[in-house]
Amino acid sequence: MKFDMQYSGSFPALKIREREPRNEGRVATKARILAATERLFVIHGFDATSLRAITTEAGVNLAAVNYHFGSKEELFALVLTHRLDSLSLERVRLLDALEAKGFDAEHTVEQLIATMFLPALQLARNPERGGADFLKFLGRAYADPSPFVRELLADRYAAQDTRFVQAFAKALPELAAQDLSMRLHFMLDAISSTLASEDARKLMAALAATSKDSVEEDAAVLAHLGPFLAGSLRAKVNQPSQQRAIRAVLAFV
Amino acid sequence: MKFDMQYSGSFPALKIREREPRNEGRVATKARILAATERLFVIHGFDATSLRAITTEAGVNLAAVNYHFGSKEELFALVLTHRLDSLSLERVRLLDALEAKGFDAEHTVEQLIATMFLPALQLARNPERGGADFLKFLGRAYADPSPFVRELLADRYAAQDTRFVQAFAKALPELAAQDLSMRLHFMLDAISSTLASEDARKLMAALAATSKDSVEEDAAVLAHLGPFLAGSLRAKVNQPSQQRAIRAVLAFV
DNA sequence: TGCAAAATCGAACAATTGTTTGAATCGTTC
DNA sequence: GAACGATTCAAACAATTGTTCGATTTTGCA
Repeated sequence: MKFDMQYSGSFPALKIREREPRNEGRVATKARILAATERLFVIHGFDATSLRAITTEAGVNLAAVNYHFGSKEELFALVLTHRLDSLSLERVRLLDALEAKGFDAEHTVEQLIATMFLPALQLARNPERGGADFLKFLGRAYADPSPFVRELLADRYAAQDTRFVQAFAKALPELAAQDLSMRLHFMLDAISSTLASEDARKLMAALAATSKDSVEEDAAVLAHLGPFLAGSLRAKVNQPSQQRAIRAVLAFV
Repeated sequence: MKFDMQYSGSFPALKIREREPRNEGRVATKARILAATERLFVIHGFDATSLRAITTEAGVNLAAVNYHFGSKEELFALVLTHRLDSLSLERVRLLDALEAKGFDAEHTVEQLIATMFLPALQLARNPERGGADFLKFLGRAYADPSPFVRELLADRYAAQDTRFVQAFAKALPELAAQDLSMRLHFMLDAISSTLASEDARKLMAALAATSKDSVEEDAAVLAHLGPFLAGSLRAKVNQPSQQRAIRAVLAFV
């Protein structure tokens, strides 16, 4: 009646338990539950995905979830960390590499933005590690209102965020910490809610479609995302002429 | 056993039904349900706010919601449209006024951004029409995952969005429609999820706190928001030197 | 004051949720 | 092939949800 929660392989080929699996069927049950959970989570989120919907989708008995994973929360924790740990590691690895090599002084901001986006774009192209729905998955995860999901993300990926904030602060020394914090907040929130929205992802797919190989695809997407996000981070506050224009609007209220 | 759904006043002083209300108590019941619903919606959203939580908070009987409002959805529709219609009207009114007067050619984008934000800032200052929690309410509404809430917002406020998109397109003729659409998506998503997040709102409150009167407060917030959002919308795509910097990152993957 | 409509109330409804149970089945090993 | 542990299964559990019912109380007008 005991089960282990360790799970670190890719979804179709599931990592083995303490003892070798007795047959195909048993591993298939866990794997099919995990895959079904991911599919339904992308569509409905944590709260609105019932265990009955999962087990029906997976074609297994209702009790299988509690037997194999303990609880609904433990199941979702596994699904979420499986995908997000992978992304997180890749992001930090890329940041390490770039800091070791040194940034392009003129375009540090663009390079940092690329560092944040590239790993997600890559996972979205690799069917083994997420596939086309990975960006959707990412958006769902960060937009999910359930306290359980929010705490999981905050607890597990806060350290990574700090590293990027520090890197941006270094690249934008003239920007007050308050303003940088606000702008990064905007940027990250925008990214996650955009990923969750259908039409915005279609837009990005359309951008990528004009390219030949995968490197060109990434370059194309970043060519559209990078400058406008960088433009947002770089903008100066309190330009007198802008102030005047804004006051003209204020006069109407 | 019949009830009407018409409701168009402010919350504490509730608009009257067909016939005059018989006493204070009856109006108080409806008003207290509406106020409690709004309070709990801001904290928990649509799905996670149960009728029992509402009626307990309001100090009324459970059956009162269905008696006075028909259903949970009709109740929330009333609460949402009450606040959002007010905001929507104010936004369009301001846009009309500005278009009639003519934009500042140099800073049309900043003025349009101010037009989108000002009404919300004002409602947040008026306790009768939303008060300090209005921005939170706004963020919750636009971040709510429930299909009911999403459809309500899409159905009711789509026309308004179109007007702003057209105004931005006119102000940014050199930007491809695809890119403008993506950037506005980012901007609007960022705004709503930022409003829903506690720390970002504190940040904006801190900005406003340095000012003397309410006009100065609005000007201060817009001085920080406007330029960076405008910078994001104005940025040019495909700068060759930026392209090179991004490719340097791509080399690491 | 009396009457009818309106409003409130406690209670129960049916549906859904995550979880648990105990028996049946499967697979492996002795 | 017997025995044992792991797994699957149908069924029920307790809790929560929105909604409805019938009786009771309150209210405004005659």
